[in-house]
Amino acid sequence: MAYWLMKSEPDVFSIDDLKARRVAEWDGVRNYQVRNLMRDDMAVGDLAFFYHSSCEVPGIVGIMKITKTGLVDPTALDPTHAQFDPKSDPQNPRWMMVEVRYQQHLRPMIPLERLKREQRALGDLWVLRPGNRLSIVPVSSAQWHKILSFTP
DNA sequence: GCCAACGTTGGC
DNA sequence: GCCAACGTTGGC
Repeated sequence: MAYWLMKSEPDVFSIDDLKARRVAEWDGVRNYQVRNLMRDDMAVGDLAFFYHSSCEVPGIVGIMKITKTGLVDPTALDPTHAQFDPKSDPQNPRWMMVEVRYQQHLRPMIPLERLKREQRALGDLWVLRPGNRLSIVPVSSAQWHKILSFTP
């Protein structure tokens, strides 16, 4: 089983939105590295941190589980959708998504600032790499458990 | 709103 | 295949 960290802007889709809906499709990914991670490396049953980005206090706010993989992202094929990609062939869709299910909030949340402070203990955490802009990044088992130990 | 760090695009 | 211009991400 693998672990992940998945970013979302809370103004767009927050952990509270996910809790209210229980499951959600992680659509809108338009980055090939991230698509390849979802397509090739994610598996049903994997766990992921829900990370709030571009907000007042960025950081990890909860946990979700991957419940479906290999789904075609319909927003890429819908000309009326903001995320429409005219270059995606409906016969051979290039953008994929996964389905996630809410597991729990982490209270208190674990701010990015805390992760930075714990960098020595965490080692090479992808989300702390300078210039990292991938919206989904892998987390090692050791890092996952270390981060969980930061919250009661 | 600024800016650094990328990824993507398109002319050549 | 190079590379400049442009767009996006995301912390601050």
